[in-house]
Amino acid sequence: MFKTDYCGDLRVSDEGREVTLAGWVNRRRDQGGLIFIDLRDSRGLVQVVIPSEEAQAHAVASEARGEYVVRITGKVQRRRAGTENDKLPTGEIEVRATAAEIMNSAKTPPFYINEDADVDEQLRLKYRYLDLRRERMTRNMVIRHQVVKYIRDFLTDRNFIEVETPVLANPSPEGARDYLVPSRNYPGNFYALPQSPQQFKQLLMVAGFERYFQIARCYRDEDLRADRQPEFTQLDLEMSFVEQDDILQLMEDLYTGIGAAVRPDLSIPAPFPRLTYAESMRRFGTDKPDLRFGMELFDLTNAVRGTEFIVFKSAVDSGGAIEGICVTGGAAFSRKEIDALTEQAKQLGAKGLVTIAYNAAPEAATEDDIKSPVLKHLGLDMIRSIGKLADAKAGDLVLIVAGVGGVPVKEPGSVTRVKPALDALRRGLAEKLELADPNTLLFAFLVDFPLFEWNADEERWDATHHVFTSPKPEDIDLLNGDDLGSVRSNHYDITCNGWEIGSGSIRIHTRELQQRIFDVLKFSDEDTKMMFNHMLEAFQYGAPPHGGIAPGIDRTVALYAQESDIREVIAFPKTKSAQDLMTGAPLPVEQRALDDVWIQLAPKKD
RNA sequence: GGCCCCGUGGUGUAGCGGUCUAACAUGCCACCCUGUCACGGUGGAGAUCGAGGGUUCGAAUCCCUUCGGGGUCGCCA
Repeated sequence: MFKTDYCGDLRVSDEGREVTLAGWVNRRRDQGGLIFIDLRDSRGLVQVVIPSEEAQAHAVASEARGEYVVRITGKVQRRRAGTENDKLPTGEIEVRATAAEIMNSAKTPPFYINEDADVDEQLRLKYRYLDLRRERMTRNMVIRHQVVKYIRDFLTDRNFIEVETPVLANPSPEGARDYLVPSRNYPGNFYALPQSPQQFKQLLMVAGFERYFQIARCYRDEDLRADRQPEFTQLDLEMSFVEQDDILQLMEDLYTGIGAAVRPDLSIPAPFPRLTYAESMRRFGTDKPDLRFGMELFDLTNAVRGTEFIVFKSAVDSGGAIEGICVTGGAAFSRKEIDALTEQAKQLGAKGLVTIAYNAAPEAATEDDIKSPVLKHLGLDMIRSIGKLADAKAGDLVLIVAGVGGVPVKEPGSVTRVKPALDALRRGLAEKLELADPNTLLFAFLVDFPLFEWNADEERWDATHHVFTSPKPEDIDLLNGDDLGSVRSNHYDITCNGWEIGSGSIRIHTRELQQRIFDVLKFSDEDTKMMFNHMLEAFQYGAPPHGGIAPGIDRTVALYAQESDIREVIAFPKTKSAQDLMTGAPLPVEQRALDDVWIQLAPKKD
């Protein structure tokens, strides 16, 4: 070893020891005859003092610059009275150098490593090895390690075993686009990188392992977001002989445990609230509600029935919906702010946004107390009753979105755009008004999801979660009917602060029921045979009842690290266009490599 | 794929039709300084304003195209 100690570990208890340190120059303060160097390594910072009396060390210190790799030998001493630095864990002591050596020089870095300044993300990704040297990123990677370590210990203590499953897996017909890997041995055939180890983990249950988990990499070739990368990590787990409650309780214990171990300063209310999918959609317009604040949706469809106001009337008459939210204190918004909200609503697919500002309590409001473009159209009485229904107080702003029925679902102004628009407005306003406590992780469970959802593009029913999710026993008879949308499933999500953290379900474990689901989904026999035959086969050999869940590790770590973007907790993430700016991947390959795997490139499209 | 935002010395920003031969902070270089800790002081180098085209007497500033990054909707069981 080139060093006897880590910079960040030294304390008063080391006083008098001779130590050799090696690390990076975080900052140099040259006072002429006396030079200070803040030396940084993976464990933190310590101040090294180099007086001119130590001629050799002083000469070296004069040459050193930021990010140079240096080795320093010296004695740990208490700092002079009055010069302690309480901002540093090592601030009571310093190392007085007796010898120094430059082990490597460094170019001036392309951005600051020793301060937490905003840097263009492109630059950070290109020089990710320097970005990771910054305190924030180092801290995030440490938190990530601690979270994963906690998970492994936690599950190990509960008799889970970790099993690896293939990365070269089988393509699947539904769900996200697969990343494909061409086969050299079988021309025209492909592996797919797994979107999740779903089938393997169920087969491990058939194998009798009873409790399995894996920190598993998953791949989906879809467009990216702040919380979506093309490759991401899941805590994949599966248990036999369990019911929904067993899984949810395990998750609650795990997530509160991680908090206590890694971020005891954060507030994690337990027990985690449970909402049905239907209730969450009704109150928040989304299946991943941020429960740290109110501003819940309310339904005006019946209340405004009979009005002649054309926007509401056409929504009511067409079987559409009219819903709104109430923004506490929003009556104070400027014209510009209101316009911005309206514009936002339109971009979210609303036909428009009806705004009503109440400068007095609704029941006592006169026309002078109301600021609304639709005051004349709706009349004071209607405005008052809307205000009461919204539970608006003096100073509040009510925002209303109307959507008509009977039009294609994704069309702007359709009834299906009402809830998504209000959900986005609600989230946007909460951020603007800082309604959500950043130091609270408010987890929740969402249950009773619908088993199927209508795919309007393909004009067929798709599995909401995946095809192995079991229907609720009391809804199995509905499989015979036409309204497959009302079949509820044993599918649950864990959410936190408006993020979906993980999905899971109690699975189907009999061949008969699984085949029936395939039939309902109108899978052809050939498809079923090729893609899922091994599952149907396996279920015939004593498959136990089983279920599981798969929380995203990246999102989990981001929550505990209080980062809003999972790229901040991934060592080497990709850009929104799935590129690695450091290595340049994806890259072209030689013709021979293509020939090996029987691939011929199509001409580029213009 | 749609919509929106961003792209100016190494870095972060300002400038938004002529006063820009581009400003500020920080970093960088040189010199001075023995108790600093975002040390301080003096001096200096450094960008033709993502790229291409156009409008104009004149463009970093306006328009078009294009590239790159980001956000969002679609998409993502």
